[in-house]
Amino acid sequence: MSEEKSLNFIEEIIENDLNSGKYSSIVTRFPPEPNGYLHIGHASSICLNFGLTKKYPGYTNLRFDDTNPTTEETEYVESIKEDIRWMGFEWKHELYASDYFQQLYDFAVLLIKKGLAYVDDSTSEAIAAMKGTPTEPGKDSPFRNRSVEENLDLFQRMKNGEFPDGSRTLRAKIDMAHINMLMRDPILYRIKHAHHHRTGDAWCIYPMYDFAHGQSDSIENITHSICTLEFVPHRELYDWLIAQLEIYPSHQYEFARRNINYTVTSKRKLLQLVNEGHVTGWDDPRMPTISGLRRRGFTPESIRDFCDRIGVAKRENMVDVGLLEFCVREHLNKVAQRRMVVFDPLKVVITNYTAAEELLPTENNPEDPNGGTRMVPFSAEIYIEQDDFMENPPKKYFRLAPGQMVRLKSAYIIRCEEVVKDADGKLIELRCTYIPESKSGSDTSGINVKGTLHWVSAKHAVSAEVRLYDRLFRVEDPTDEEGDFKEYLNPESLQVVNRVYAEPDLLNADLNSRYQFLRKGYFCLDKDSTTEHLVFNRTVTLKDAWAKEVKKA
RNA sequence: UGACCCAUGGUGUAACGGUAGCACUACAGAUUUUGGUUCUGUCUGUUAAGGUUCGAAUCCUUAUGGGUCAACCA
Repeated sequence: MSEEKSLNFIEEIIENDLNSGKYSSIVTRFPPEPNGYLHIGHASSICLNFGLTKKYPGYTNLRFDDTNPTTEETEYVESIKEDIRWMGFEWKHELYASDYFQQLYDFAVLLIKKGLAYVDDSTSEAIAAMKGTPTEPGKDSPFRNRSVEENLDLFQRMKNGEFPDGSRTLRAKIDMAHINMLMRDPILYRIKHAHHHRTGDAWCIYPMYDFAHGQSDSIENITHSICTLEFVPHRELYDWLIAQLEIYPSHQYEFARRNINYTVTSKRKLLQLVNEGHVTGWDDPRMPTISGLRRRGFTPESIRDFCDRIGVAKRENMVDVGLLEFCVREHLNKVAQRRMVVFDPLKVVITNYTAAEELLPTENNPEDPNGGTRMVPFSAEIYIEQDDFMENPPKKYFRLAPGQMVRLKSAYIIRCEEVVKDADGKLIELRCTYIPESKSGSDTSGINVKGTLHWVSAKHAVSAEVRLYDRLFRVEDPTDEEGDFKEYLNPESLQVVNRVYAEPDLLNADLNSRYQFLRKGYFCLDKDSTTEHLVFNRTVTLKDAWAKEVKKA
């Protein structure tokens, strides 16, 4: 216990509550609305809420905030559950705000009986007009002073389906001049003759967020109800309802949502990208959704690490996506199997290599002592990257050039003897010689070369498709720019390389495999892959010091 | 022209009246059969002005800047 990690402000509150004896254990909840897929911003909330009850005694519920039947679907429920589990967390109870519809209705009746709620026949527009503005008070609704009996009767008839959608609402009776707009007789219930994904057609009135969330927290005895900053003004109403209803006092705490640059994390905007075909779906590997990141090859460990590093606070923020990339590189470096794949082939003929072929051992992961080795076929005709040869190289170029030597990873040192071109002067192949004594593991040549290249034996190579991803947007904050955010999509966010040349071991890849294609980046198999047609996604590139050097020049 | 929330390097986050630290980024170097990894070093910060105090990033005041609030969404 010598080195204490500093606490975030929510952990401080919890430790105080635990130390003061206010609670002996805590209960948190993760409350998604099932109207979209979870994204990286939710990951922060998931790590926070579930992480808290891993650290302190207590548990976390999963509660779907399903009070709006017109936007919610079972498909989303399933994806949310899958994503949370994939992130490595398990909830204590799987709950739904809709489980409490009867209880919530009873709460509303109680409020009416206490003279604290009334049925309003005003139209949506009229209510908005009477609401006032942040600087001017609102006006009382003409229906505000109905008798308890009339309200009770009307509310029951609302429930019974006697009135059409939008014709009436149930409102709390607080104060139309309140400085907090949310306290100006907020709507508690509205009529929606809509089919609910769980309760079916049992109800035609549905509670609003403010009349469902806090009450659900209370019913579940949530001790620390954590949400984002935009709900700060709701807290006053949250507390008011709990006080008037005299139910278990849950407490709401707010933290700043995490924003990440070069992407958007708004379900509405993400839905647009999906619906308008800018991406292939919620799990498009370019999407900041958890399912997209998963398909892209991110690991739960790396996402949890990221959430841990960006922390929890109350100030506005814009996290650099570079940190997310750092986290996934750090994890993948430790666990990814190394393989060799040539993207843009240049044929190399080794003129003095007389054997038909041989199998060369190579380590699966130099970072993992228990990673083992595999055999890679070598022969007189191999492919290297076009990039790894230059006829007229600059000073610090360590790769192949006429007369220069380079090591082939896990194989031999070769020297470029001859450059073969076609009639148009286009580079066709390189003719090289190899140094037999330079074989990896038993090198007696005494030759030291600066560069080591990845390669693949031409006749053993298997072909594959590779999908290279870049940031979805060209600008850091698409939401902050002029015009529609979609104008700032990065047209080069996806680059497909139809045919790359891979070492044959890659035929064994499965969806759980994580690879580092040497000197290329981290890759994983895509779900579109078949035995006949391998497809790999690039999760993230490797850091590239040479690219930087080239840029400088 | 109201209320509320917030303000620490380029980014994120610590320091709870007593030496402004950590991570990412950037840069420089060492190592390296991945121009990867690893290691070492360097740069850059308390929004401003007053006040309280022996001492202020921290407490107070004012200003400035940013965010939120006027959906029958959550």
